[in-house]
Amino acid sequence: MAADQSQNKAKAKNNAQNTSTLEEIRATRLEKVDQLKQEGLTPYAYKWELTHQAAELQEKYADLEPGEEVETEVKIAGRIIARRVFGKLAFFNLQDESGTIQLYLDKKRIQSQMPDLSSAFNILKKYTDVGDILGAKGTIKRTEKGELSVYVSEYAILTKSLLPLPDKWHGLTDTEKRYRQRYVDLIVNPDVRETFRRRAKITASIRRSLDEQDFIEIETPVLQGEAGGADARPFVTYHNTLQMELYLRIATELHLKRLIVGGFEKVFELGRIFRNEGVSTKHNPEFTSIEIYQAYADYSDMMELTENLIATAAQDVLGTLKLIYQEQEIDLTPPWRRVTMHEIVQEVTGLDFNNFGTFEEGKKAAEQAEIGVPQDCKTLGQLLNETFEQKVEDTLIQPTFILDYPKEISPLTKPHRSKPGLVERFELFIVGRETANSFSELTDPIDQRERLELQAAKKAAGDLEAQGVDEDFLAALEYGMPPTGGLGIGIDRLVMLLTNSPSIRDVIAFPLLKSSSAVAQSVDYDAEKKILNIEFNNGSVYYYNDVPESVYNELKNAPSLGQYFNQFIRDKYGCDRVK
RNA sequence: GGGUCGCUAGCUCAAUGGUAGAGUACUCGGCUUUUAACCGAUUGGUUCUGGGUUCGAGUCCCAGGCGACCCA
Repeated sequence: MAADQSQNKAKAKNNAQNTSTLEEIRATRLEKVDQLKQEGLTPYAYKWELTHQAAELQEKYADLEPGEEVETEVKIAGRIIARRVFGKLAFFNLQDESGTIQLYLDKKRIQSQMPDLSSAFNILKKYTDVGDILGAKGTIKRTEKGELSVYVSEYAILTKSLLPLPDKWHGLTDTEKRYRQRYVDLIVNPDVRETFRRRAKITASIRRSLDEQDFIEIETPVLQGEAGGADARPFVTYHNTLQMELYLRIATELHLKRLIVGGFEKVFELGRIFRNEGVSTKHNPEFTSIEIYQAYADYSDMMELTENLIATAAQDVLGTLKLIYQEQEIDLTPPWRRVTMHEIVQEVTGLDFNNFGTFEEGKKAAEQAEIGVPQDCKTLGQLLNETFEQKVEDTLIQPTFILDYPKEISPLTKPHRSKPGLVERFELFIVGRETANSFSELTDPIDQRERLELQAAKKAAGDLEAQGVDEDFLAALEYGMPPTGGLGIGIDRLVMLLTNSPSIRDVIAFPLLKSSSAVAQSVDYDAEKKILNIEFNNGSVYYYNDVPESVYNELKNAPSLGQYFNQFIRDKYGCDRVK
C-alpha cells in the first residue's frame, strides 16, 4: 500500500511536467512525431488517394437510417477538428474543404484491418491531436445516434500538427489575429472559407460573361514609368540594373487604351491595383479592379454592360438578385436608376447648380446648406462634386447610376455631346459606395494633352494625387483611337456586397497590417561626424546623420532608450541603413 | 490626422489599488454510441512595452506599440 502510494506520487510528479504553455504543447507534439517515426510511420506523408469529400457523402447518404450501414468503400482526408475517445472506441470529426464528417473508429475493426501495425488503434489514441491531417478508408454507417460516419478500417496520419487550434467552442474572434494568421481563421471559421470561395465564383462569373461577349483579357504592366489613369498617390520603387524609378500601377486604364489603339476592340484586365493611401473598412493599399474597354461604344453601352455583369454575377453566386447587405435589402434587378449628378444633388439638397452664375454664388448657397467647402475647391464643378460626396453618396443604397460629371474632375473623359462643362461619365453607387466608374473615353489627343498638362501643373504644385503626362499614351492617341466606352469595377467592393461583408479586409485573404515596429536596442555615437549609430532588436543597424551631441546625451540618460528614440530622433534626422 | 474602445494562460473571458482566476485546450488515469462526450487528477502568466505615483499597480497617471470602430 505504502509502495503503491509512493509509486503513484512519483508518477504524478512525472506527469506533472508542464504541458500547457505553447512551447510545452509543441514539445509534446514533437515527441509524438518521434514516436510515430519509431513505430515506422511517417508523420508527413506524400499522398492519399481520395474517393469523396465530406459534403458529397453527407448529401449522398442523407437518407440513410440510424444504425444502417453501406458496404461501399470510401476514402477521405481532412483535419481532425474534434476527438471523443473512449477505451476501445473513438469518434473524430474530420473537416475537409467541403465540410465535416464523423469518423467511427472501432478498435477491433482497425486492429484486424491493419495487421502490419500491431497497435493501430492505440497509436491513433495516443499520438493524434486535434489539428492533425488524417486520411481514412472505410465504409459508410449512420450511427445509432444518427450521425453519418465513415466506419474506419484503415487510416494514415498524413500530417502531424504541432500547434494547438483555438478554442473549439469560441473559436478565433480576435480580429487582429484573424487577419495576421488567416490560415488559422480559415481552419476554424467556415464562413470565412465561404467568402473566398464566393469571391472566386464572382470573378469567374465576370470573366465568363466577358468571354461570352468576345472580350479578351490582356495583362498590362504593374511596374510603370509614369503612374496614370487615376488620381491617386502611387508606390515608388527602383530598378537597380536599369537605374530607374518605377511606380506600381494605380490603374490599368492607359495601357488598355493603347491596346484599343492597336486594334483590339474588346479588352479587359482583372488585376491588382496599388494606391499609396490610408487603410479603412473600404480601402486597402492593394486591391482588385476590372477595367473593360469596348471600341465603338459609349458610356450608355457601358451602363448596360455593368448591369449585365453584376446581375449575372449575383445570380451565379447567390441564385437571386435580391439580397441583404448589413440589414438593408438590395434589389439588383436591372434596369437600375439613372440620374444626373445635377438632378440628384437638387433632389437631396435642394441646390440647383444650373442656377449658379459664379462659383462665389454657389459657395454661398452650399455653405448655407452646411456643406464644408475645402480650400482647393475653386470651381462650380468641384463644388457640385463636393456637395454630391458630402450629402448624396450615403443615400444611394439601391444601385444607381450617377451621370454626367463636371469636366474638371474627369481628365480622361470625352466632353458631353450636349451639355457644356460636363463629360460623359457615370459612377455606379450601391449601399452608398462607389462600385463602378465609366466614361465615353476621351479620344481627342490635343484635348487630352491639355487636360493632362493641367494635371501635371497641379502635381508640380504639390498635389500628390494628380496625374503626370504620359507622352507615350498621348502618342498612341495621336495615331487614332476609335470611339470607346470604358468601365472600371471595384471587385473588392462588389465582393463585399455579395458576401455581406462589412469590411474590405473580410474579402482580402491577407490584408495589409502594420508590423509592430522595431525597438531601438543599443546606441553608439561618433562625436566628430555627428553620426548616431542605432541597433534595433530585429538586428538592423541605422546611421542617423547630423545628430547633435546634446541629443545623444539625452538619449543615453533617458529612462527608456526606445521611447526617447521614437519620440525625438526617428522622424527628425536623416538616416542610412547599414545592416 | 482627430476621437472612442480594446490588448490578462494556446483560445474565449473574469479580477473595489491588496495572494492574478474560470471555462476550454494540454498532460495523466478510467470508459465500445459520442457529437461543447463524461468522471477524476495535475499543470499552465513578460497582465502589449517603457516610465511614474503608491507601503503595494492588471487596475491610477504619462509616453509609446498594435488593433477595432467613428470622424476628416
